Amino acid sequence: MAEDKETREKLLDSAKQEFLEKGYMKASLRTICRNAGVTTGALYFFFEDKEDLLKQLVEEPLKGLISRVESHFLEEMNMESAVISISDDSLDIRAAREIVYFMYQNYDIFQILLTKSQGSIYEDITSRFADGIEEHYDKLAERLADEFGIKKPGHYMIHWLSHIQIDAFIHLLTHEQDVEKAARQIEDIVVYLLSGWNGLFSPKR
Amino acid sequence: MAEDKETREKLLDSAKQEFLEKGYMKASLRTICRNAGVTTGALYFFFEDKEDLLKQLVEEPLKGLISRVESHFLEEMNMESAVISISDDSLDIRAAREIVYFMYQNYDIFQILLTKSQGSIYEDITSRFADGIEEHYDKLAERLADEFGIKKPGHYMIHWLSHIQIDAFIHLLTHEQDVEKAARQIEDIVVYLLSGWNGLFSPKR
Amino acid sequence: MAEDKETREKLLDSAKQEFLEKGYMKASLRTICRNAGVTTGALYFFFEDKEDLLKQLVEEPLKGLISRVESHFLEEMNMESAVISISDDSLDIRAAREIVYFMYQNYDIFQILLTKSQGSIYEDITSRFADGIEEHYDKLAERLADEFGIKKPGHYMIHWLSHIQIDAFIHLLTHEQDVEKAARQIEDIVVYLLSGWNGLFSPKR
Amino acid sequence: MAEDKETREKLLDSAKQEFLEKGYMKASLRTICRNAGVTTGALYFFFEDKEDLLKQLVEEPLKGLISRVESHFLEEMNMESAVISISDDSLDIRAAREIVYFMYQNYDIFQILLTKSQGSIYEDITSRFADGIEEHYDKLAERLADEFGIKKPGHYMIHWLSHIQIDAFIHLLTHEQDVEKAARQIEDIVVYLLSGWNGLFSPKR
DNA sequence: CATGAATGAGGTTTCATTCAT
DNA sequence: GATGAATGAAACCTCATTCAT
Repeated sequence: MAEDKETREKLLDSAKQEFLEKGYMKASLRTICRNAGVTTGALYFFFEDKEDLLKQLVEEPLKGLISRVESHFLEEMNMESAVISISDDSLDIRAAREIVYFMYQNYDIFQILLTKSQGSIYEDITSRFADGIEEHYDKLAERLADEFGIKKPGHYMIHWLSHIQIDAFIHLLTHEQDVEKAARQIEDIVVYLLSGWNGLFSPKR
Repeated sequence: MAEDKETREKLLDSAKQEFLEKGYMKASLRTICRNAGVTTGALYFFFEDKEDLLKQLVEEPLKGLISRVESHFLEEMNMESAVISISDDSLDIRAAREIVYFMYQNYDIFQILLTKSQGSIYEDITSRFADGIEEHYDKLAERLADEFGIKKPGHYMIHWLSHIQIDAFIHLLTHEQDVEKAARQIEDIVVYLLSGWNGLFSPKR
Repeated sequence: MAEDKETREKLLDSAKQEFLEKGYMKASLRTICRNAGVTTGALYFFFEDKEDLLKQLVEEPLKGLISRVESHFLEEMNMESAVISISDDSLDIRAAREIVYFMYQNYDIFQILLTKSQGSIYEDITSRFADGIEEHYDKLAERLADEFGIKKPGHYMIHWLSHIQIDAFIHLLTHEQDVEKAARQIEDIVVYLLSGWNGLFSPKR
Repeated sequence: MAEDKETREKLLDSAKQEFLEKGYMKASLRTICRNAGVTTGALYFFFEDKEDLLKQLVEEPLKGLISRVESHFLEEMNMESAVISISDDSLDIRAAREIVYFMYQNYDIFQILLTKSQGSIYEDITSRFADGIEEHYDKLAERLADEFGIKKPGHYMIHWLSHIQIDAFIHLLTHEQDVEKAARQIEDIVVYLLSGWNGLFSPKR
């Protein structure tokens, strides 16, 4: 651990490590401080408490992710047709790839956020995310249902679809360490998801 | 809490409640014992430790689930063609419904197992399950690829598909309390998943 | 410290010592446990927390004091005349002596309760006591005012008189260690207070 | 909080507030500094430590009180007769009123000093005051005993009388916020106390 | 079978204080 | 004069576990 780094930075690094290893709940502030080569009191100079430590650790990447997702949704809503084409450089695939790249730039952070945050305020970040996405897909589904004169899929279905979309990213993060491979995988997944999505609006079934 | 129940039973009941409320990690053995109207020592007569308590609590339902899944897989492997037809009473839909019913009979247990077990040996039961399922789908994919003369989907894809299949059940459990509704939802989901699955083996894409 | 005493007793003894020395707030549970020759956990087996420790320590003597005071008030209210005679074995002097003896039997406890309880739920026990006593003196004053056709002393005056009465006992406890001497002193004080009290109801002033 | 006030002043103000709210012991220097808009280091430039902060805060008012009390005593000792007359503008009543006014001019400070100083060097200021006053009353008692050819009241009695005299002021401060009302109350109290005092030297009892 | 007592390590947090800059 | 960082000890409390009875 670099000796000349500033304490706050050292603490954040050490916290990242500890959260990653033990999860938020089992993570010990004492251990975090010890590994950072700093006393307990120092931690409480920079952070209000354990929760705040996690908050400050994930804050920026989380915001980055949210803004990327939102801007993608905006783009999607401004398309003429709600039908989503499936091609290698479709909007969705590009967006998915961008998000993957971003997540892998903050690999550890998102690992923590998405799989090690039980017991913290982020413990249901996945659900909260899903709720946000669901709203978007609900609107999209409405438009599509109109375009094709077909009944909208049920709420539950849309909620679930939102969920597996997020799970797709989580799964990637936990099973594929290489960014490039991950980016390739996400393409297949998006295609799979889009086919299913479009299938929901095909005339007969 | 029935006074004449045996201690072991009372402890298991109390543990179920506590694990459900606080999750495995935050669950307090003291609280479990207190709510069971029993002292700490009693717990340690029936159970080796905290982990063993959880183990014994989920053991049976878990075995039940596994055996049901396995027997379904066996059935599926014995079909003549690996192509899975999508109809209301298709093998898969019937199996899915059966599993849903079984899970809802042990609602609390599976809730704990699938969403409240972080920190215990079951914390990645989902992944372990997925690994088991993956094996099956891998074989299935091989057969399908042969039948259609098409390249098998990649390992990652198959793994992911296994995962979302499990996630589908988890999602159900956490978002739909009513069995009958859940059974109906799972049908739509299976259809969705099967379409996607079959799509992977359609000639061109 | 007797080795064969039971832990709870040893803890209470040690706590008494520590509270007496440092006051409730500065008292350290660690120190209490150490001096009792017991680990921290043991304390929490018998007591819920620091507050409960104090509570259990003072509970009985406090109840004893309250019941003695109340039964004295009852006696006083059942007298024919509200005029209080001042003689060596008057009701009040006997009551005061009884209370002194009782307090000195639990010398340390009342010392803690009355002068070392800042920061605890007993920190304004004096005021609470005064409020109770005030009620009694208010009734008494009403009767006296009627008897003599004189205006009742103001609320503030009665409240203050209640206060100094309690302070008298506190003062005793903190300045006179010998019971017998204390019992003698309280007599003079009661005489002094009663003269003042009676003076409030004398025709002209 | 005035921005242009000097740091020392701001700290003293903030400390006053904090001591008043939480008492000396529970008062947090961090909070004091934060509320003063100043860092910890600044505090330690002006004050040696927590104790010194309190000391400097109460210094002046305390001196003011002491000098007023002392000059009153001097006056009293220079009277021809040691008998204290009880009239509306008697020496004692005027002195008591003056002291009340002075204390209410520094209301917060005396509140702290007399009721919130446990844990500090002033925690037994009351007793120390009483000791000072006692000395005076002892002399007075001697003169009176001589004048009337009566035995002096015991030391304990004189000490206690000194105490309740101080307690009278404390009680005022904690139960009556309005100066004018307080000034009126103190008159009644002084009368009460003086009657008692004089009573101690009346021939028979 | 079960109790009740006790362990001991560890948890998060707060605090007054110091000191280089 | 004042900042901001850091110390280090101690605070209360909780926990899973053990064991004599």
